[in-house]
Amino acid sequence: MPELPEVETTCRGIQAALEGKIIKRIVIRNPNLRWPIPSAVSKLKNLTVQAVKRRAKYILIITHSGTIIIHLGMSGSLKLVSDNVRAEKHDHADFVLENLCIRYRDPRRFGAILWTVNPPLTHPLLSALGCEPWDFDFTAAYLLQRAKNKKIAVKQFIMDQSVVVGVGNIYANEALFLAKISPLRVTNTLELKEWQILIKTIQQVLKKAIQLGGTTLRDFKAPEGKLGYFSQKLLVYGRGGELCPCCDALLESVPIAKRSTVFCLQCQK
DNA sequence: ATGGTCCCCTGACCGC
DNA sequence: TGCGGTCAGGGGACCA
Repeated sequence: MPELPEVETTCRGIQAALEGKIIKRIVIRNPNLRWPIPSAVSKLKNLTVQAVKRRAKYILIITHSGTIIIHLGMSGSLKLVSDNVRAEKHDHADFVLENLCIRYRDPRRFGAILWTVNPPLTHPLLSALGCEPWDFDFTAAYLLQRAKNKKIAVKQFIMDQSVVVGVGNIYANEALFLAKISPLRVTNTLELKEWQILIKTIQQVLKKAIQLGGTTLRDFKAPEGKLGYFSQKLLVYGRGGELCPCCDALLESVPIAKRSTVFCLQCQK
């Protein structure tokens, strides 16, 4: 499912095709995503795209008259296709350009396509988001401060998008493993030094995933239609019961907040 | 305010 | 081969 690296990969993939170009029209085949696609979207015509940006897991297509906000949910993807390619099942929307369209596909329909004429970062979905993983203010001191009154598991904490954006379940598992911190640790027990390490491993795992083009999980495809291949590099996620890559212990698999969590009891304290 | 649970949806997978 | 059950998962909504 798309996490930040997949969204970043998608963003980069459509950027060149969109920036400075005109979206002639938007075809909506099925508006029933997580929220209904606003009817205003299908009425938009000839939008000049100024920029394509990412904020957290949202893709922002900024035009002269407003911003299209796209979230890929769990199974969403954007692909470049030539405009005569027939839409298949789950291809819910097309952003039609000259000779080309950007096709939104989302089998599970957890994603969203929204429209705002206000500055996009003031949108209710975006306004309360936390740091980007590479922000200067994403520091150990910041995490310590945010964590000091919290008693949830550290894994939940780093997946909280109001703390830091873009760390979904897969990368939370991976980053905690690399940091040698147990996902079960109660948030307010982590020390400054541990937050420092965790910041580094979060950045490391996300950066690597972006370089590799995003994790392939079931139905994820990069915009060009290529499969990402980070999944083969995952150290713990999806490997419950297998051997720890670092020691001879078996990897534990327990749910935390209903999310599958894999870790090594021996390596992660 | 904080934390816990539910739910949206479909495809993959598993056991019979 | 077919079928039913279970699971996964982002994140808003809702409740204690």
